[in-house]
Amino acid sequence: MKISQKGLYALEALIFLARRYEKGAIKIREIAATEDLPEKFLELILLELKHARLVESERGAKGGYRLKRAPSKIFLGEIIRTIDGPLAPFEDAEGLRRHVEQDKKHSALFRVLLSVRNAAAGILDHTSLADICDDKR
Amino acid sequence: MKISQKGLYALEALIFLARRYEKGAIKIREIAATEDLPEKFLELILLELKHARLVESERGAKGGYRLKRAPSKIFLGEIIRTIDGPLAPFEDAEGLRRHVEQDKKHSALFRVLLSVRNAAAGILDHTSLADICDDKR
DNA sequence: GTTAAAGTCTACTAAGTCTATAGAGATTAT
DNA sequence: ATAATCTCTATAGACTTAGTAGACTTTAAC
Repeated sequence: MKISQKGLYALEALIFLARRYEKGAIKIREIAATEDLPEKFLELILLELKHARLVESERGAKGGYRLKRAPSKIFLGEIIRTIDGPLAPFEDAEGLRRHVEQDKKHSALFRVLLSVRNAAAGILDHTSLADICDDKR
Repeated sequence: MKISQKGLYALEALIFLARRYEKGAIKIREIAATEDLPEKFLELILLELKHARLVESERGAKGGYRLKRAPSKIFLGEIIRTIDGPLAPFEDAEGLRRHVEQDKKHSALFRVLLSVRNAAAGILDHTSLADICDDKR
């Protein structure tokens, strides 16, 4: 699992939208300017997040983006998987399980990698935008 | 954190050496043939592992590689860091800590990413080659 | 209905990374 | 000497990443 720059932008944009949840549609330009993200790049990211049903949009003047679900119902694991792929450190959970079963010589190795994946997923699939958008220290 | 194909090759080669620990120097060719790894690529990998002091070598005829320390003293975290870099899902532990302190808006996010890194490191820095070379199911 | 503002979508590009391969050189056993 | 083996640098093709460009579509407001 590796979070790319693009993935970080996605997380930052969604945190921003979470903080303005129920404040109506927010323009890409406003998100980009406030969070200091490259605007055209952010367009692509938000489009991907829309296709993954994490956000929804309104077109035309007065358009913009908002979260599709409450911040407490959107988990970091979903966001990262959408932009950067599986949370596993090698291949994905299914691939690791297959190696555990089929690669006799490295079964124990892949079991460890699977446990790393499970640890990451355990955290990221239980941490929601609501959990990190208040920023209480 | 992402384990590359190269990183997986390194792990497989070192597991092989762990299983033949105290059996003398093993030739690259033998490792490559037995584990089905590309030989010239494996050369580079073993050289990197040597520079990181995880293995040692003997040159010339009868030369080869062996682990520099007992299998129980070589941890997966060291191997992966050597070949693929930090275990953190973004930047490295120091970078994440810096963001937690300095990026007020995303402090909570980076704390979560740091906890993911710590979970991975907790597993990989406490699992040794000895732990996974026996392959008891 | 024209216009301006905003999201949608496809294409493109420059730079970097990944997965190797090639080959010359250095060292050692026989 | 010779052959076997590790050492090191260079190179290359395929892929990924980060970002830009521009044409198109939709909507609000006048």
